[in-house]
Amino acid sequence: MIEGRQGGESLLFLTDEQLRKGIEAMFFAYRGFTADPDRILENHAYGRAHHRAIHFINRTPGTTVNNLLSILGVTKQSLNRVLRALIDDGLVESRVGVRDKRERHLFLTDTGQTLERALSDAQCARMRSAYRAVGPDAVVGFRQVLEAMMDPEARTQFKKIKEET
Amino acid sequence: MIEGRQGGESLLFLTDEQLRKGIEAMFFAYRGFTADPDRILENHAYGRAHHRAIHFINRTPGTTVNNLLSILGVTKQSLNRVLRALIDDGLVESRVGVRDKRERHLFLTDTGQTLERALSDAQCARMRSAYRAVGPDAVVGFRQVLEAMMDPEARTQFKKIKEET
DNA sequence: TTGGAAAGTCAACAAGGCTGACATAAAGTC
DNA sequence: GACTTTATGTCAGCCTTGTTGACTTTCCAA
Repeated sequence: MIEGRQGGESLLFLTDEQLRKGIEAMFFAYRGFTADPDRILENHAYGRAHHRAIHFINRTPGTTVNNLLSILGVTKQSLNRVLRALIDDGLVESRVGVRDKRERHLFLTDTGQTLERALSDAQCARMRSAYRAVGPDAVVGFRQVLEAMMDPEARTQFKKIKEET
Repeated sequence: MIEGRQGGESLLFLTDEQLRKGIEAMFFAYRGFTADPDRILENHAYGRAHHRAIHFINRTPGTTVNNLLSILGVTKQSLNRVLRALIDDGLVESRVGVRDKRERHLFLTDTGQTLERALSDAQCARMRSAYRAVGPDAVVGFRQVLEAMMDPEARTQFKKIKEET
């Protein structure tokens, strides 16, 4: 009773139909969300996996492999394949840890940053135009729902990224 | 302090940092979004592709293969592999068209509906709890941003589904 | 000094995308 | 009636990106 405030009316946004529309909205929107970067990646013989690695290395430069692994939620074999390609192609630099020499700290090279820019420019452009179309209040709601949909560990990682800025 | 419009207009929600956080939120949220169904599908030796087919056949019973193809945005070879498995396993029924006998109309069988229920119950549960946690206004914003992020054709399809109810 | 953590690598496999080629049946057209 | 187009299905082969399992090297720390 406390929950939906408005008297007896309207938990309308919780009807089965509304929830299913939400599910479909996520599906279609995610396709749009990845469409622009995908087009760019094609020209570089890279895929979404490379994009994700590039994105998070850019966001937390110097991150270790293990840390990246837990953010991306894949196996090290999977990540390693992608990482090796990026390192071989000179987009990512892997520096041996100073304090702990077992660790590798990952950085984007200039070339890597250039690609990162191209990818994020494209993706941000769509985001920006969507944000602009709906206004700040909707954006706040958008972010709130997304955050509430995450697994708790993912939410923790999400909050951790760049909060140190 | 009033959220969006501090001082001179504040397009603060359009800063690079905000946009990147939005991108990351989509990434982490989508993982949560698919996590519950994925667990169920494992036990059935199905994947996300099967889930999507089941979902949209349930939403528009009697849909043709071609229509499903354009909703899912994959090739017929890809869809066919998935569809064949579902038909062979007795979850989907394919009926020859009455008006046009070239067409196949797709329906979920009782078994198919049972699995669909299990999948959507899991996914809706997460959706519902997220919606409930943030309230109706945030949900409206959420849906608005998602819709604005879609490609135009996807948006058209999105709106078409179930509007006839 | 030894156990265990971080990283890397090899091999094999599966899902689910893709392209290209080709087959069939039914509709539609001239 | 012959021809073309459409809807569907299927075979074969390829790619990306995920998985498991086994094994090595390096090196920190107790």
